[in-house]
Amino acid sequence: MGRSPCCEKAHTNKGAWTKEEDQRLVAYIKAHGEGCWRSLPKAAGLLRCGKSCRLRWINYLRPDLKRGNFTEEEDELIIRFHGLLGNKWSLIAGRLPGRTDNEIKNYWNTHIKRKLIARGIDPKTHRPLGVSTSAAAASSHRHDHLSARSSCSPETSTGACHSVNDDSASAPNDGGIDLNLSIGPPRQPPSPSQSPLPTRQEQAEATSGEILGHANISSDYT
DNA sequence: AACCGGGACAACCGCCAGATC
DNA sequence: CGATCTGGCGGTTGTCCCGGT
Repeated sequence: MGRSPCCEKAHTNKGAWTKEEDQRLVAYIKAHGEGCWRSLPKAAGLLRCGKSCRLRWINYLRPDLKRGNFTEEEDELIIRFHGLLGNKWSLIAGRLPGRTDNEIKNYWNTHIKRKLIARGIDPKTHRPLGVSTSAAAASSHRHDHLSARSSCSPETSTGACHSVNDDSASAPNDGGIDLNLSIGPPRQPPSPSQSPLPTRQEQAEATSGEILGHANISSDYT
């Protein structure tokens, strides 16, 4: 049976955030910093789940967010990183300053998928369409999210549907993706020096760093 | 002018892994 | 050392908006 819910849903708001809620959240974080998300809603006077507050802050209220349209350069970077990392949106976002994983994920599903298909590239495998399992990917619609889940079968339900190593090892990259990336080092997490042991994120970053290193990446992207 | 379908995006859900007790 | 808690991630859904008919 699982875990208890992260919050008491009966007493929390859901749906779109109001301006007042945004203001409360921003004011609280400005005053106290990002702390315990679980207790934050109560402390800030918000009838929201802590996870919801975190998401709202990370994706929309953080002051360093870029927002606005993606540039062509960002498009290409996302495509290349996706070819290397698979659906590791947080890792991809970590290399695009001012962009969030959610934003990139949405952008991928709505824009880039179709762009790749138009180019004749399978957005899932980054191979030319028609070479491998292109049929499912050919339909760039909401329902191919569902079919995409087939890469995450229950038998392999580790949550890591796209193992980074598997993804790179199975080399989706040779299907027309130029791997000569020009990027800089990944963004540092807010307080990296405080944890002596690598976090999951840091380990993943390191792994991706290896991959990117193998891909002959220069570091002139800032 | 009204209706419909698709696109775009914000937000939620469930799961996982690390941290803490 | 196991159980529980918490933060984070990726997938999915809900809803609004816009263009076409």
